[in-house]
Amino acid sequence: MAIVTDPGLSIEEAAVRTGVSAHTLRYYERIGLLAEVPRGPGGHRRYTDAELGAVVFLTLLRQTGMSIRDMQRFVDLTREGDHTIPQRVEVLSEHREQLVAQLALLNKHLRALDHKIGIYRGMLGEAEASDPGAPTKEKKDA
Amino acid sequence: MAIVTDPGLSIEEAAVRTGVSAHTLRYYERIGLLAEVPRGPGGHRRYTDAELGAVVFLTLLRQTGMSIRDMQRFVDLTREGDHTIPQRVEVLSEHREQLVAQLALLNKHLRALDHKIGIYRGMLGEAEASDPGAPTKEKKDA
DNA sequence: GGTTGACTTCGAGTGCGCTCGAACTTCTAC
DNA sequence: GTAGAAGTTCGAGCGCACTCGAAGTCAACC
Repeated sequence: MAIVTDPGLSIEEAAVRTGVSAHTLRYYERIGLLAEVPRGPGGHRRYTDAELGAVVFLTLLRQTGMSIRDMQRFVDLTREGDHTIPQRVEVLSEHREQLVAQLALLNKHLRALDHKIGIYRGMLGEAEASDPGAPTKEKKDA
Repeated sequence: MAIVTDPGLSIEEAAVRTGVSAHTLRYYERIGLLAEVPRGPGGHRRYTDAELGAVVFLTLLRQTGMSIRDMQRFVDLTREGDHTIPQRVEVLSEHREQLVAQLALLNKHLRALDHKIGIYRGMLGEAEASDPGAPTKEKKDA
C-alpha cells in the first residue's frame, strides 16, 4: 500500500458525503456511537475513510430500524475487542431477522396498497362512464 | 345480505384484534384519523367491521412510514366525498413510490448486512483454527 | 344490588432522535 | 492582517407519536 498522508474531510464535507448532517455527526460522536474523530492542528475534526465507513454502517443500522441504544451496545462490543465477535454476529443476525420480517411486512403492505389503488381507479373509471363531466385523462401532479 | 344487529367489539377487543392499543385507538379518534366510533347505550365505543377496517388501513399507512399529519390529510380527502378520489389515488400512488424506494433501500441494506455478518463469521472461522478453546458448533440462541 | 373491572374524558408526560443557538475559535482567501 | 465562512462546545429545545394518570361512569357477574 502507498503511504499517503490522508488529510481527511472537514465535518461538512463528511456530512455531504455520508448524507448525515454535521450536527448529527457531532451528536453521534458525543453519545459514543462514533469513536473520537481525529483532529487537525486547530481542533477541527478530520474524517478519514475509517470514520466515513463507520458512519455509513451506523446509517445502515439506523435506516433498518435499529435504535440508537442498541447501536450503542453494538459499538461497545466492538470496542471490547475481538473476543466479542460471536456476540456481534449474534446481534447482527438477530437484526437481520427483524429486517427480513420488516421486508415481508412491507411487501404485504405494498400489495394491499396496490389493491386499494386499483379499487379507487376502478371507481374512477365507472364515474367517468356515468359522469360526462368527469375528466378522461390521468391527473398528472398534485 | 343477512340482517344482523352487529353489536361490535369493545375497545379492548378491537385493540387485540387490530394490534393497536386502546389508548392509541382513542388517540386516533381524537385527532380525527378515525371518524366517530359508534357508542353503546352507556357511551362505550363499539367497533364494527367498518371501524376495524379503517384501523387496519391506517395501520398499513403508519407502518409504511406515512406521518400522522399526512394520514390526516388523506382522511380529510375521504370525508370530502367521491370527487376527491383522483387526489386520493395521487396521494396513495406517491406513497406507493416511496414504499418501493424504501423496499429497495432495505434490500440493499440486507445484502450489506449479510456481507458484514459473513466477514465476521470468516474471522470466527480463522480464530477457531488458531484457538483450540473456541466452540466449534453454531451458537443457538442469546 | 353490590363489587370488580372495563370504560369514559382530558390534559399532561414520555422517549426518541435529532436540531438548534449562543458564544467563542480557527481557517481561508484576499 | 483582516473579513467572513466554517468550525468548536454545551445545554436546551423540538416534533413526533404515542402513553399515562386521575377522576369519574358503566357493564357484567354473583
